[in-house]
Amino acid sequence: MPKAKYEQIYHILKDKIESGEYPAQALLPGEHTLIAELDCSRGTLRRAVSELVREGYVQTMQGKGVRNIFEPARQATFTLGTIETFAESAARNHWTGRSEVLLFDELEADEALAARTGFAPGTPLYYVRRLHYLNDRPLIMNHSYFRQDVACGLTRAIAEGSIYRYLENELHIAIINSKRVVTVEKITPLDQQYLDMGDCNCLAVVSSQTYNGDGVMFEYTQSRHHPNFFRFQDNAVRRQGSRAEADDAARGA
Amino acid sequence: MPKAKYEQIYHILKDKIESGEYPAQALLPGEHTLIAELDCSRGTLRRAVSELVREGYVQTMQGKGVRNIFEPARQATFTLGTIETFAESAARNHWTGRSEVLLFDELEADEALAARTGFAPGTPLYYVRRLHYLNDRPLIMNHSYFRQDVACGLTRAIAEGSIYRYLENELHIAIINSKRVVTVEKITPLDQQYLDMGDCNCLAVVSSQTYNGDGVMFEYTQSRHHPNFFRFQDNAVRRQGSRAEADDAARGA
DNA sequence: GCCGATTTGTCCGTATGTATC
DNA sequence: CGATACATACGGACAAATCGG
Repeated sequence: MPKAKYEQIYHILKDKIESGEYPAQALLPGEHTLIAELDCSRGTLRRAVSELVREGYVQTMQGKGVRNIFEPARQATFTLGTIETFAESAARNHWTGRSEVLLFDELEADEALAARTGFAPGTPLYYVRRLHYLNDRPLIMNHSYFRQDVACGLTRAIAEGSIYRYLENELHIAIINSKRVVTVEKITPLDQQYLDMGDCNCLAVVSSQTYNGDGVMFEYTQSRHHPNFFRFQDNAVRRQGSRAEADDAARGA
Repeated sequence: MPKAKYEQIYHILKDKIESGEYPAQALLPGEHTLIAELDCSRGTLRRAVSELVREGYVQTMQGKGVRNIFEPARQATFTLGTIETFAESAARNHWTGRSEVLLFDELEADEALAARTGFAPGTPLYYVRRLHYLNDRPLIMNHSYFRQDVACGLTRAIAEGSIYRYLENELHIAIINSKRVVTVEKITPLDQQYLDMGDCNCLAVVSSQTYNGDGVMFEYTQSRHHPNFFRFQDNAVRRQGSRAEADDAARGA
């Protein structure tokens, strides 16, 4: 249970929407009503609502109200606003997942690697290559690079378990944010060798750069997903002052 | 120029960050300093900063400050937080784009189409199939369905131009938000026939449901992109109370 | 077409909590 | 411990959009 009041109110509203307490396509009670019901300030309520807007649960319209546009069949089954990950897919489908460390190494970033990852050339790194199984099918391969001066003491044994638990609980590294890019790439011989690709010759690639509390990008991971086990959800909200031309562009038209 | 003050301040800070006025990896001036400089309230400044956090320009840390984590090479070339679209790709690479309407039709949603799009079975729809060229290479195919009772009067001639300009300027429809899902799919014979796929047998698919001001989902579009011309950027921000386990999950570990 | 009631959007000032150093 | 910085919460005021009479 989150302690921040706006998070509590966000969850209360979200639950009411998901449970059907507010009729679909209808307007929610007005702000002052909700403020009285939930016993909070206007700013707190508005912060909770804005999060629901971002997630595509409601839409707000000045002068009209807040409309419930939640769709159970399409939204209830998975988390909004993030890439559906290995663990989430597994949990949602009641599947069993396991991981395997294929390679653990120490190396220095050469020019090519530096350009791809964003590390400075010559940076000492750990390299971890991991394979993730879903129901015993190898479907995701991760290539991770960690700065040795931040993730110091990382070993293959740790990588067999949870690297992030080690970084946070043992080294007390604060993980702040992670920049990610999703692309689609042709498979490589390495993908071919390890992943159960069937007759697909492309896969979904998530490249992420992770930062600690000192602003240091200490991790670069490239996660290569079988197409059938990749899904990304998003909700684009229209900006107040935009025009039709901008919308055409924003939709690829 | 946006009229809202928090948007102005957001752009001022963004420009200063992009132009290198604030040193990379360093902390920005404290809130009270910026408030004095920019002549605004604390809430207004914080709203601007929170947007920069969402876009991966800065990271905030309670008790420490706001750190600049902008990376010119990786962020300056394209817009953050959205799918890089046809028009954006074209503009960024100084390429020429054109579109072609392959098919314009009126139909009713059958069970299969209803399940895929989210329209109720039996809903009268317009169907528009469009092909987008980049430098004379056909790279994106769009399948769009519009509710006839909302987008009434849509014709093939309008679709040859800008559908959204018609919806907004002629019909005065308010476009509020758009739920999108990104997946990777095998190519179909239709893709094969029209798109310049080379030896790729998969493509990036963006499915979007667009809502108007009455909360009506009036458009469903499936946009099928050549892998080489698709890119999605995102920034995952850590929630205050989360743990290592959650992070592992959020990163697919 | 105008006017007033309602509703959301923006902005401000202030007080208090909490993490860091 | 105190000083500093960000995080949360509140209440008030006005602006802007919508809708009905």
